[in-house]
Amino acid sequence: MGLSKTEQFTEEDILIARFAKALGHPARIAILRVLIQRKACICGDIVDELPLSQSTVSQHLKELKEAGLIQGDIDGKKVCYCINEQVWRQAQETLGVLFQRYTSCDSRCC
Amino acid sequence: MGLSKTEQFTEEDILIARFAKALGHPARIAILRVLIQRKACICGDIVDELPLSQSTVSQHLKELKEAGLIQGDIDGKKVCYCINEQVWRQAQETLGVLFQRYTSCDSRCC
DNA sequence: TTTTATTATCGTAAATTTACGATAATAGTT
DNA sequence: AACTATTATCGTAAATTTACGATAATAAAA
Repeated sequence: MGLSKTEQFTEEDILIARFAKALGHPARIAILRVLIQRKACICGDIVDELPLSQSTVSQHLKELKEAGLIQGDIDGKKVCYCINEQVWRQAQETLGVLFQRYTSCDSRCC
Repeated sequence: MGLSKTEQFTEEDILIARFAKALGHPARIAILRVLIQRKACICGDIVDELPLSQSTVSQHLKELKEAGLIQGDIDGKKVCYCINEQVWRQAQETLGVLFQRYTSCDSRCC
């Protein structure tokens, strides 16, 4: 059907999946990389860095914003995006915990 | 169009996105959680733990397998899934590096 | 105020995802 | 050999995603 039965799962799992889903496209990783590299936030010249049209980049920015990972502040004619530090740390934490929860049983299966 | 222009992005970014995408659904997080909790691998009674049909769970398992995060070994009538330790660590590493690359500039934007 | 630049949104098309039931495929069991 | 249990796959439907061009919306500049 296309959308998940989100009600049936843990809040935690839904949150992790939401963060992961936002990271689930190369363009969005590339966008985040640009935002991280410049340390300060930059505006829509992210578009110039990506091999995608302006509208498509805008859509990706929207998804990252909806996941909370970035924020955009209007600065005159332009819009300034940057990592949302707090949410970023939350994503780092929740995903990190998931990964660490697997403490090497012997790699053989069964 | 539905699919990404994967050619245009970094191998690294594509890899990260692939891992993240696989983690981008609560059901798949739940599956991984089951596999982690039991430490050893278990079979399709994952189905009993999830609020989804057998075929749907099978589909999610397939996606996790295609991302390399899990592996499934046939054991007679049943199939035994478990975390693929090596790939798991790789995902942990690549995602971890991305997250750590952001070292708190002052949270204010612009 | 008209123009220009920047960004978001709308409309659209094609591919993918999610979900399920039904059915195959496989391997033990009887 | 027939049956049963387990899992994968097929077929299908609906929602979502990805992508783009075209157009709005906004604000600075001329």
